[in-house]
Amino acid sequence: MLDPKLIKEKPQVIRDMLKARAVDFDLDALIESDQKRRGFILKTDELRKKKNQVALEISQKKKAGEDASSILSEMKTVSSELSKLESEQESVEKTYSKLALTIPNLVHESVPIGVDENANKEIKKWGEIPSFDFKINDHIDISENLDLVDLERAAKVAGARFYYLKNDLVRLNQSLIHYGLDFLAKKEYSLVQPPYMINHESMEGAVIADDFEEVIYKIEDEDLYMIGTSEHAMAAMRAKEILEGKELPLRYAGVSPCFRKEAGAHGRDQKGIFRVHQFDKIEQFVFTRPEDSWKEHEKMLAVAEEFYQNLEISHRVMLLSSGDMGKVSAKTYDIEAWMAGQNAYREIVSCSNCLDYQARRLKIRFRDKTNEDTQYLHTLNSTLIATTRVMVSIMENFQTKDGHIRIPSVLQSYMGNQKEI
RNA sequence: GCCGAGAUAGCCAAGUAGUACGGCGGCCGUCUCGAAAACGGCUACGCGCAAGCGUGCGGGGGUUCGAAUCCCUCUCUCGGCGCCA
Repeated sequence: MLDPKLIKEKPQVIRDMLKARAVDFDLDALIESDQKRRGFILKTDELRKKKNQVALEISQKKKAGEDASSILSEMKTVSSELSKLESEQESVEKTYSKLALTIPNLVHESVPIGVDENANKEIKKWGEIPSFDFKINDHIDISENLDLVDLERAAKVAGARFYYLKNDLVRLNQSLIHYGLDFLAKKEYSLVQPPYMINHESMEGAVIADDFEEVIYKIEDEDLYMIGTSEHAMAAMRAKEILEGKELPLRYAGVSPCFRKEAGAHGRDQKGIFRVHQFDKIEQFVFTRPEDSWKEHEKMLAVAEEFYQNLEISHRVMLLSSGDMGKVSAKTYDIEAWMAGQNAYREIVSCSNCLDYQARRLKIRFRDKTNEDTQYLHTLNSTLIATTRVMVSIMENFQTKDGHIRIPSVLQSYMGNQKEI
């Protein structure tokens, strides 16, 4: 959600944003319904004032033992007028909030303008692209040869884009999570394992309506949705709270499985475990003062970069273009890891500053002193590790001539000093 | 799942139909070299430059001229019983 004052006072800023994102949005309808809404607030408030006055009069007359029947009928009229006005107001509010909840976030000035990923900007590169003196396999062949993944039976049991992890890949998955948590704990993140299902109100705080259809699974007959990432549950964790300024920034490491419909991804990355309905992830989630959020954004990116350097995974950092970014983010960096089997860099991390957009939806505010006005804080999120994608990169980049996989040295102690799969 | 008791502001808490009692904590001020104590003000949210007005007693609905208060319903918490990894 955007600041209604900004929409009212500087609509051109919003129009520029919509153009940069190449998003169709009826801004005039939003502005009009906001005006209508404000008008109704004034009208109903005025009528309520009258109602309160009459109620007071009645109470005084009754206490004095006087006859109040003539004012009683006046009260009746005021009450019925009010309830009529209130129901009109309700429908205006509904229209307004529906629009207000679908307008995308602002775009930061440093974001390259463009319609899709072709306008993304490479910021930096780390590590050599691995070269091989033998014919290499992709992660699907490797995992089949070493009996690490069973896709066929997963398809039988659950459907496409599911998998059974097997043997040492199960251990590698656990090692990555364990190492990732230790890594963030050392940097003084609070570790959190959130609910894997959350209610509609919470989900709506973190996610835009369209994404509900495209990515989020709903539990039948329950007000529950499977989280697409722990970001959803982490953002909602502090909903409707007023935090103390001195608590900020709050840095959380959320660890959870993630569940995604992948509804719009027909045919893309169809085989293997690169794009799946379920995977484990550690997420960085930060609540911060507005003035610190850009600094925190760079910091989160740096944390993720360090992590992949430690894992010896060659990667590059991309600054996403206005058209490629998610709607809740004002600026997003992706880290793309080299995947030798695909001979390409592929996304493994997405690091976003959402400004006060989620905080407004979730009503998360802070203040330094008790009688100060409250302020919306800023939220940021970044992947630390989505295990399946990193395992693809490890399998493909670290494959050996004799068909095995070298385990990155930082992970070996987590795997009983095993050096190879 | 069943039975019982609850949910009021940051915390505690009074209030069984007629303007939300009071306490603690916090913030600001007076006093002081400074602090403590004492005293005064402020301390949920919305609209408004402000004066002010409105909303708010777990959520939703109903009864009533009028609901924190009566009724229905849902959620959550606590206690007891049952079931369960």
